[in-house]
Amino acid sequence: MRYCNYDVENEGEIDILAVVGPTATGKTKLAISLAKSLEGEVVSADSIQIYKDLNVGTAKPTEEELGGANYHLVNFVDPRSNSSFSVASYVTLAKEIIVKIKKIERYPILCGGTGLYIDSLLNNINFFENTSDLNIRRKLKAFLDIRGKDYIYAALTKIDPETASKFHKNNAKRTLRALEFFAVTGYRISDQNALSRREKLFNPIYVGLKYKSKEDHIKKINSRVDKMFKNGLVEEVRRALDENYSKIAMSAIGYKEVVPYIKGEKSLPETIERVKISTRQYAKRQMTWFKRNKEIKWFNVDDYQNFEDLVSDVESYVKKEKNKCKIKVEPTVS
RNA sequence: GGCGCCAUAGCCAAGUGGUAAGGCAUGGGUCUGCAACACCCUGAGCCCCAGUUCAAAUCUGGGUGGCGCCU
Repeated sequence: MRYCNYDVENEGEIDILAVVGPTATGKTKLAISLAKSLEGEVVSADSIQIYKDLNVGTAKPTEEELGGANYHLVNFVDPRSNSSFSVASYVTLAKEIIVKIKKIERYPILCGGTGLYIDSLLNNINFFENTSDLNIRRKLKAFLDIRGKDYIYAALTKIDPETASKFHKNNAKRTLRALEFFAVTGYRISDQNALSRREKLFNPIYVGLKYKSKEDHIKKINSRVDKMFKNGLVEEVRRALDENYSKIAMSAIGYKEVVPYIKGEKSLPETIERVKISTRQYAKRQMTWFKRNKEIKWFNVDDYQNFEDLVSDVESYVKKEKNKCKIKVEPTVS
């Protein structure tokens, strides 16, 4: 059951629409349309579109596509910088912008496919600041290299069994991060988790976009990837390589697969296929993530002949949901 | 037409007498701290037939299919 911001008790709560779903389903396009018809502004929830200069491979909206709509949290991190961006930074920034959007009485529309960012933001998770330290990280990494995954996992199990139990012992990356967090802050991640739940801040309406037909989704993904190559993905990656983009930026789909091609280790057709496969796998992981959220109202994009019909269906769904709040609460307000 | 080589899961592939490695893909999943990340789980009885043998994907013969070379 959703609370409502018309309730005087919850004055601070912010109505927000979240457009979620796997990649290549038209989330961006839908969000922009809704921003226009619902007098809103879009806030991106995408861990890669935050980077400047990663354009071809990331399917960011172009000026034309935006058609004047405001689209936040895109293109603001320099991919050349190694300063670590994470959920914590994202949540801080997104919250700031959303509050601003609310102040000017426009409707915030969150749009993106990074489930971790979306959930952390909308559940108003509280993160610690300054929780990483490159030196400590390096030392822990050395430990991993010398003693192995099992050893560091055992170490984590000793100091923070709760966090350790959340992932498999082979997941060295998560193990290292948890150890680093402890070494830097003196807190266990599980402590932080316990402290992180704050009062409710958002009233989200979740709209999910997906394909009913897997084949159609694959077709869409493939043609998007083909288009990226036509639009100069290889050139963009070459530049990324020359300018030494950060490891995280280079781990983006479309970038990591093209690097071996530029180095002459893979053929072009092979590379294109690889990017398509990665994208499909990504879409699948996204779906796995979003499936857990039972509040999402799913729309099959392949149920619609034309985009306008989808937009108007989503629109009426959103309006209906907003009204539910009013009706439910109004009597208690008076 | 002749000679040679090959045939193992959707693909690549190891195994050459003792009961089918591995990788990729696929499907399912985990995840509030690098998340377009990282990680977990997931399959065949070996082209067909006949034979040798206690035992055959492995040896023999035949067939079928593919590749190469020769006339």
